[in-house]
Amino acid sequence: MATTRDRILNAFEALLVGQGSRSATLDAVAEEAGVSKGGLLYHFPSRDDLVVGMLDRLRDMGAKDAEKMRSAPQGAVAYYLETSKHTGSAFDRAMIAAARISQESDARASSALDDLREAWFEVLDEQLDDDELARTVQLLCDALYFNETMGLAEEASMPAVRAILARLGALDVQP
Amino acid sequence: MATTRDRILNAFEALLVGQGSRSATLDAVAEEAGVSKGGLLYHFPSRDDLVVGMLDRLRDMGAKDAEKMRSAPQGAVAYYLETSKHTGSAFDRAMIAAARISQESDARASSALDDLREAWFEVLDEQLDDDELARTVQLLCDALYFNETMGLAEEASMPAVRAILARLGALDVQP
DNA sequence: GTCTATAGATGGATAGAC
DNA sequence: GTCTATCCATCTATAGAC
Repeated sequence: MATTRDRILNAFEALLVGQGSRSATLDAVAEEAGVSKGGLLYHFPSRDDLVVGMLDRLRDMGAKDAEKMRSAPQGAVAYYLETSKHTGSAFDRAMIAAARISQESDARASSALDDLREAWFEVLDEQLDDDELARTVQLLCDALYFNETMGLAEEASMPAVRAILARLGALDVQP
Repeated sequence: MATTRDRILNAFEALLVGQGSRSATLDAVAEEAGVSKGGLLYHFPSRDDLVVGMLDRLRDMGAKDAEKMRSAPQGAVAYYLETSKHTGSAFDRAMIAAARISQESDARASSALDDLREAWFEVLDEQLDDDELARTVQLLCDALYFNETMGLAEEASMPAVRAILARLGALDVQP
């Protein structure tokens, strides 16, 4: 069983992702986490502390993911493409939650996401050794990711992207 | 001078884009529009009516934009790529504002954005006559657009996308 | 059409019991 | 560490004057 602290952050993220920041109130988070508002505020003295706690966890997960991508047997491009599919993993949820917060002009959230993208780009560029192509792969995966995040209907996109990346030879790389 | 109604919607959109839905309160919208809260509520009896009014205006602008794209002298792909740059136009603002609302599980906003994308895709597919390529162009432009929307630092992306689209021959099309 | 005043509900946060 | 009770600010919405 996760710690209360983690269950609270999970609840905060889930509400941010599912309903947006407006609905992620202390009351709602407490209820989702199965704790009282007082209990929540013991762990996170203010709503802003929830944001900080969430971004800290995201940075941890991000560092681990970049390492996993670097040594993925199928190559970084294929790994990145696969993990652009929205799996509902804890990491996914934390990224989207951070995106929600960053849209409220929160510099800490924007910078956490920027650093994540930078780390991924470095791995792509290492393996592709083609700056333009690395950026394009990242953009395509961003788009797949964000479209899904926004609930847009784009089932045909993934096969199209795979086909185009094959035309460009981007799927041939090895770690 | 714009009508009061339009100034109110402009203010609502500006707050959604700049600060997020949480900050787009009736008080804040009224102040930004230079009208009292009572005055605002005369035109839009509830906050939800602001959303509906905003989406109506977006649909109008969207229909006009798809037509402009279809007959653009530089071709639909180049037009679409150029207008993916965030210009701060009224249309831009309305799209991003709708994206903010759609993230709160608002089916009306999601559907308005979906319809817009569908209309653009049709034009791209007409001119490219390559389904995969049309989807890819759209995804790349989405990514450029959304990255900018989210305040991510990606100045190098546009030239990279242009270069890759040139490799694919996607920039050669004519209306 | 626009304003002020105010009601009623909800949000963030504190105090203190257990 | 977790809970209940409560305070105060803010938010949506209404009423009614001009």
